[in-house]
Amino acid sequence: MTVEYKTRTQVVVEEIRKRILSGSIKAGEPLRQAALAEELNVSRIPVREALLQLEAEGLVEFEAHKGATATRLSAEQVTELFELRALLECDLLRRAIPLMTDEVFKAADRVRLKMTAAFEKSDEIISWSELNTEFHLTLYRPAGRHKTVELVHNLMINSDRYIRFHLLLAGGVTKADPEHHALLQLCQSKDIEGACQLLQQHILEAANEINTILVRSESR
Amino acid sequence: MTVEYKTRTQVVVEEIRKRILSGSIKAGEPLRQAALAEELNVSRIPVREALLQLEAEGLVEFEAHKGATATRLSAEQVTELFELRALLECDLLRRAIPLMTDEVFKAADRVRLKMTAAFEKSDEIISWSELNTEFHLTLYRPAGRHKTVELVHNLMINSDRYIRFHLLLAGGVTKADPEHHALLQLCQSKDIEGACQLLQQHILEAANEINTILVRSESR
DNA sequence: GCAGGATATATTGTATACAATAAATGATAT
DNA sequence: ATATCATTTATTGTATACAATATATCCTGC
Repeated sequence: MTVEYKTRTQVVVEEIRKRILSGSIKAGEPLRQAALAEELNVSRIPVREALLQLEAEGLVEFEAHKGATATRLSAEQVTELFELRALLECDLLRRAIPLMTDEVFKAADRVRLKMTAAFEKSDEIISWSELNTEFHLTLYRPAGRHKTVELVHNLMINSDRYIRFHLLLAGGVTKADPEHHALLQLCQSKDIEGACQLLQQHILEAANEINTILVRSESR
Repeated sequence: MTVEYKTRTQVVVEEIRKRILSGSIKAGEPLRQAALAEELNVSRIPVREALLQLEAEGLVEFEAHKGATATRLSAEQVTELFELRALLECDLLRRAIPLMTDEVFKAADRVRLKMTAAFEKSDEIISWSELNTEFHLTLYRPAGRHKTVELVHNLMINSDRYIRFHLLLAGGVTKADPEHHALLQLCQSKDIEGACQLLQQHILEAANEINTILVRSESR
């Protein structure tokens, strides 16, 4: 087991990210450096550096002399985010399928099972989300496109806040597992077109349902 | 004219970015915080923050306790970068063409003319590069996909260092202008498929030529 | 009461100082 | 001579202190 020494900045990054994704820090909420620093028992320097990193991830917006806020995306922007994912993930999957080994299928299925287990304990939506991300990434990694995978990973993190709506309000979780199962089957039988089509549909359908929820709440 | 007040960190970001893109800081070169701070007459804090931002841009790699280096990409990674651009830029162009107004064509053509002017003064490769970026972005912006455009912009910045090879060694500039002209024509006649195909070719061909140069220099 | 401006307050931006880590150097034993 | 460990040096990471900016409050005149 590696020692995994972490710098304070990294710890702060993870903590703030967790808070934003879990909704404990809401979109648009200002992130005061001093307050966070005191709460996390560090100076403002690591907090600032963490906020900068989170800005790069897209979770935080930083304005000079005015401070940082948790990013708030419009319904339109969320749609763009998901459509971008659809484009990139389909490209990755297309490239990955011919290179998938049995190990990949096994690993993906293990993650899928963990996911259904996490679903039972209904309070573990966050870990379900993480597993969902891991499931998809497992399928993409064989493409060998390191940078693209990382980019998609980041887009997924940015989607996560909104996916929670989908899971809670539109019953996304119940639909997810059969679709994941089918996706795996298609990958295994090397049906590239079928798999990509299902994946695209999987992503865009979620986007649609999230969009209707967001539009409703925006006009409110 | 806006006052455009800049924070020290921002100034440092721009300076270091310029140095990396111009080649004055070479790929793989370590970036010592103290040295940069002294040279730029600031403390290490804005230098650190600048390096973090540049890491997010992909121009710098940061390793805890070991310091930052200018990113060095393998031939394979450069190929991935350009193929990613091809995918995203074609998608943007496809969405943009139906929404392009006359103003867009005029603006794009103005940029194109500036580009040929910059080409005359052969030492202005950097500004040629900036104009090239601007030309393409002008065509993409009507798509209204703010996030995607920004992402592509970043990918272009990352390509710039390598595009310089293409321009200098493979005569990329002479080919560029006719292709840009043709691209504009196709956009104007709303020939989506033709325009996208030309654009893809435009990007992937550059990628190929850069790749051969890089592979040669890697095996050396 | 309200507009405009001066003052005070909160908050961010940056310099300096110190702590922690990693790399380089040198000493010791085999 | 070489490998191993202790010590030094270089460099990064973080806390504290101060400066600059933006926001809020209060005053003044009308």
